[in-house]
Amino acid sequence: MSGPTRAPTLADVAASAGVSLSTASLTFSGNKPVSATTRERVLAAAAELGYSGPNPLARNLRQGRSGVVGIAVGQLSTAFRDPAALAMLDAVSEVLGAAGLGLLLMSDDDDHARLPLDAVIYDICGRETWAAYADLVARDVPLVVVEGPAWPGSTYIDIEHRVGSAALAEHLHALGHRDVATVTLAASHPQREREAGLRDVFPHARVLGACESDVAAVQSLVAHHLDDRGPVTAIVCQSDVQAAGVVLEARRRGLRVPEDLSVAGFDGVATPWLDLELTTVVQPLADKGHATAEAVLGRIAGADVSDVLLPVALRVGDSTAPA
Amino acid sequence: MSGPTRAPTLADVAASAGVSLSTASLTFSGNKPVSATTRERVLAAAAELGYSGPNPLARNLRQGRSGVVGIAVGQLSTAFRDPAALAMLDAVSEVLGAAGLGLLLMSDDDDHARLPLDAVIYDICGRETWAAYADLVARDVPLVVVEGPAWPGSTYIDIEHRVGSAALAEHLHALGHRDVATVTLAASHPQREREAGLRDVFPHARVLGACESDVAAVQSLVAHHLDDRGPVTAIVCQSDVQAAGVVLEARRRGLRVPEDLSVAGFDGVATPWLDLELTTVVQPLADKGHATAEAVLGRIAGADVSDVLLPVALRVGDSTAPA
DNA sequence: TTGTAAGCGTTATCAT
DNA sequence: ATGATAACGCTTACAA
Repeated sequence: MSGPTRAPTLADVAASAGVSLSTASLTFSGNKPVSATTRERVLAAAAELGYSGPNPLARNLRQGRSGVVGIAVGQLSTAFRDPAALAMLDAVSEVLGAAGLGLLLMSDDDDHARLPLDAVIYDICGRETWAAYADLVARDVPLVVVEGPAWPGSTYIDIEHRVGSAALAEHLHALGHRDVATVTLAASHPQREREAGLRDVFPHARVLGACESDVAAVQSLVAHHLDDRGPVTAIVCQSDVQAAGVVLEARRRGLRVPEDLSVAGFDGVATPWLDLELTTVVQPLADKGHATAEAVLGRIAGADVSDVLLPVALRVGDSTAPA
Repeated sequence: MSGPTRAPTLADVAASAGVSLSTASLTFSGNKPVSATTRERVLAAAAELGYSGPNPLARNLRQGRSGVVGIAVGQLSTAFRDPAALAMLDAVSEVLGAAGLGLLLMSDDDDHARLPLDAVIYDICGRETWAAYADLVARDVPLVVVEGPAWPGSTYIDIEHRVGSAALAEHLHALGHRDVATVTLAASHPQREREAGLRDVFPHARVLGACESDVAAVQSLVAHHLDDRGPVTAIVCQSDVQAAGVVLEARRRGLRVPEDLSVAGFDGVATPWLDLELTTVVQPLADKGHATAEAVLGRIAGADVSDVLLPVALRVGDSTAPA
């Protein structure tokens, strides 16, 4: 029979159905009405030829859009190890998916300049520079930054870091704590804001060190601090995962939480493998994701999009107690 | 002074540099040599006009490729809650990124038929049907299936489920266990294989129930089984996360692991928040990801790609002991 | 090494 | 409701 024939195109379908190219196009796009009988003929011809719908690549060029939104999250395995990041991602994906947009993961190092992106979400808390930034700006790709640097031209989604951190600090102060230490993130806007909030109440809070939101990382970080700790009675962390690591390491070293040591987190995610409820600052992760995605949609549509600042709430759990 | 001028194209650059369109193209693609002086002129013109490189959409259409590979992982937050999935994803992303390909997340429900995908990875263990499958086949999109159904036309990446499961079962048998129960995954190829391996040794192993790889889920699943358990002395799980959940729930109910109950997992991932090392079946997650990505590259290149079956290894930890 | 020209497969505009 | 036609911006034979 026939050799390796090329895939049928819309033109083939149109010809086979005896209609014009534009009518065939409208049959599939539905952008303008097409009579029922014509549609029948076109679809029949398509089925017969094995035409699987308009070529996305061609449509993309014509429309100037790819339907793909990039999301920069740094190293995948570390970024997504934190449930907070996943909750956010879920919300983003939900909104973008409903709009027919796909979500493309951008590692920090890769060269994504050649990929067709309609917009990019920058969600790498703890980084202040980004190789791809200049390129994206040059290409006029809308950029939505989550808790990152307030780069020119980008839309900015953030939460009330300082307010939440200060509320937590006040809670500890009210419990009688005076000697407080903190585990930090890498130098970044959220970290600076949160530390400022902490120092609003405890100006001399000691910094134990910085690490990612990773149980093992925080355990090794605080390991010796718990031995030769000075008079520290509470440790404030920048994520619930960090806080869980501190709790576990404290117990390993014979300290009871919260009796001997109060521990606080940030985020408000579930930690079912911990047998206590963390005192933490709950951030609206789903709202943050939705707001981010909505900002992306707005920017893609060319609308004026304003920055978003979301509130947080202190949640007192079982990991903090009187000093 | 000019109004909202449209973005410059390669043709503008070529004209401004006084060279032909093809020469300008070659300057950027490097696909054929261009004299140094010519390149200079082109790049200078590009810089002057603010040309940010060839339009990816146009190149995609011309080349018939988008540079985007889809990966179907089901619900994002649940899929990535398991560190095993992340390790795999990392390896995939590493190889594809090096090849200049982007990775697009495909939720199960969304309609991704309109997205330009060069290939798709199906990595949803525990699902046997997929709405998008027929469409991808119709569009001739290469499909690489990881531990999923052996769909016609797809390349198949898998591990030695049954062998590993049987080795684990023999380990338990050698420890004197005779009354074994198991926590399963949703009905699927891996689940069937692993259960077969278990029953090679314990034909009458009891099924406690199925759940995802989620600590909270498994805890509630096994909660009452640990109370009114018959003579069960060991529980075999289908992931280390499941196993961790069983350990925690067992302890919560006053059972010591491994003295009163042996618990085994699958995967071989780190569980730093558990104070014992799980006995488990270690699968080569990075290899699996690399093999998957390599298969994708091969399929995109139109090569003949063979299926891959990777070995696993029993690792005896502290969560199993004599019955 | 550089230029000419032919598409890639659509969608959108404008008539009819 | 349908048809003719012009882009969309680039890459790549092929020619010179």
